[in-house]
Amino acid sequence: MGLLENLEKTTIQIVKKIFDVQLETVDISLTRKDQNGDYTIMVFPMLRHIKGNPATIGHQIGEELKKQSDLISEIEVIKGFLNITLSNAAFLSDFNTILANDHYGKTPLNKDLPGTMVEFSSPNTNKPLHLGHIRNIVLGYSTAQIIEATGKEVTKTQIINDRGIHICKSMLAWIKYGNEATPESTGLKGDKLVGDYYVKFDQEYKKEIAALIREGIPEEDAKKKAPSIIEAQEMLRKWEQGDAETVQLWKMMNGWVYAGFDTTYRSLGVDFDSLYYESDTYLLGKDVIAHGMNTGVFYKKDDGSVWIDLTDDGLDEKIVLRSDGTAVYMTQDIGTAVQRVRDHDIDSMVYTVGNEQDYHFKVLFLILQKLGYEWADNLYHLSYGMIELPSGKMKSREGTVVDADDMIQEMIDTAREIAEEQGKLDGMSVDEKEELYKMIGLGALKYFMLKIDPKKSMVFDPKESVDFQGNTGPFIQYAHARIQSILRKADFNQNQLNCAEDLPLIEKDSTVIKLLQQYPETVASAARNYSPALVANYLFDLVKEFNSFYQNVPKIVEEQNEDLKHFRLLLCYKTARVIKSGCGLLGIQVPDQM
RNA sequence: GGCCUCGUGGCGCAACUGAAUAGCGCAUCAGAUUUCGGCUCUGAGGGUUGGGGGUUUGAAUCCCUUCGAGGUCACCA
Repeated sequence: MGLLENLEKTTIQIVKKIFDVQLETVDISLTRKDQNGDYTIMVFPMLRHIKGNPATIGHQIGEELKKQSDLISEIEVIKGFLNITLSNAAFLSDFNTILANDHYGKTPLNKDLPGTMVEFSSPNTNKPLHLGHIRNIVLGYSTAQIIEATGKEVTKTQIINDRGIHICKSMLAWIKYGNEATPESTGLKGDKLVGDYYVKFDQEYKKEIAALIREGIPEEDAKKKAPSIIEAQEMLRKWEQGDAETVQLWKMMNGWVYAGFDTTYRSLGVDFDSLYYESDTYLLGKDVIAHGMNTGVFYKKDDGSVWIDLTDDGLDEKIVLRSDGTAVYMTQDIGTAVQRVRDHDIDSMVYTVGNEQDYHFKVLFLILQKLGYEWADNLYHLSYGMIELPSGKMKSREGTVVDADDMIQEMIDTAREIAEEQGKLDGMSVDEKEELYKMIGLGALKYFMLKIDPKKSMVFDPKESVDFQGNTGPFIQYAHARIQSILRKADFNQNQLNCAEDLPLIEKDSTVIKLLQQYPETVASAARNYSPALVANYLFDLVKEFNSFYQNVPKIVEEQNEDLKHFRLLLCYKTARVIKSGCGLLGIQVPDQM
């Protein structure tokens, strides 16, 4: 049992004894730095159950705590804050418990718990991934890792939007202007190649519209009558009828795109456990709608379209089936959700999708609840804001969209530039260096995106993100590398995982231990709140505290007191382990040397 | 117009369920160290948490109102 649990339990017992009141929980937090003490027990919340003066109550509890437990060396009560100072023995004993846990902060996979599914990325197959996808992917992947660390089995998935008019546009342009171009023949990444034809289509389409407008046709009509768009629609019809030639071309081009996406995913270091293709799911959901009609959740209008009335919930009416009986986006998402629960042993789902779809998911979740699925209460829309560069907004119309691969490459290049300027890696081989630049560049990118609350729109500044100072990925990676170097220098033997319990601690020692104690709770909290930012900011605090510790105890390696030296090395060791583990949850690699 | 989200020192961000004097990083300034204005450390300045009201022993956090930014209101996905 950890120190904090112990403290909470004891406090509850004491309150029961003195006041005959059964508390559910006790609010314990770190004591402010400018106050005496390590932990603070909040008395204010107890006032709801216990009548009296908060200071007096605090004193009564504090004195009794001190009497009962030899872990507490001092207490001090200020207003409703009971500050307690722990003894060195308490810290050291707890630190030993932390050390003994090899997978500290991670709950082993519990197969008895129902799993959860996290969806992210979910691209269209007509253009390459861009900067916005990176935020999506990094967020979704990290959230999946964090949930997994709490013992739940997580299935990472994406729904690939592989059908529709946009795909036909690329296909059509390829036929017309492609000259049999393939990724092999052009040397282009598959998704780029297909994306280029999508752009090409759009250019030609615009020319046609312009020509029609010159002939005096109104713009609205011109958009519908341009030969290109009519051809594209015709192609979509053929595809839906299963025309062999069209389907074959569609498969080939999508294959190129998938290969291209895989390359991007690999360089981001992410993977998926399951894939859903819209071409398989776009007809799903109609049976669910039919069932919902019977139970009165949906109703049919005169023209045959099916709707749900959500005005009682403060929303609008929403269509769920077209008048011709075909599925809309919502139908499909309903069907896919049901399908996923059938396919996997899960009781909850997380959708990583941009905040422009907030309304859609609100409606989707509400519909699923009304349909009576018990898992519908456990759905979460991990919504995130726009991302832009210091140079301004990304607009696909103006061609200012930042390509994901280009961005990744730029990060690696910047990392290389900075590292070479500092010239700290001179002993390494070329391959080792390249590996390191990749780690740093990607670490910078991911950390910068994850440390910020997803809801907020953000400006991504590549230069600021690779700074080795401040709240950045490289700063944290660097701390890890430095600790490894200390351990190497000291010839630290990690098999001796135990420290004596009667050492003289300085304040910095116990501060680091306190932060280490908080790690599991931070992970749990991050999972509850779907918030990688909590983990990121925790790591930054830990590293800052560690640095300060390291400055104040500069010569660990030369320490004469063998026990103390061993203890401080253990502190370094465990801190490094926690950094590595936390970075793992963020999908960030940490180097042993840099 | 309706609904949703956001608004915190010059800039970028924290504060999980309301709690002590609202934290941190950049940047700025001053010292220390360094044969480097560049690396590191210590410290300082900088805020009525957009404005106004309310609930509470206690509000950045909850409620109302107002201003500002963004998003969204398709038989598109």
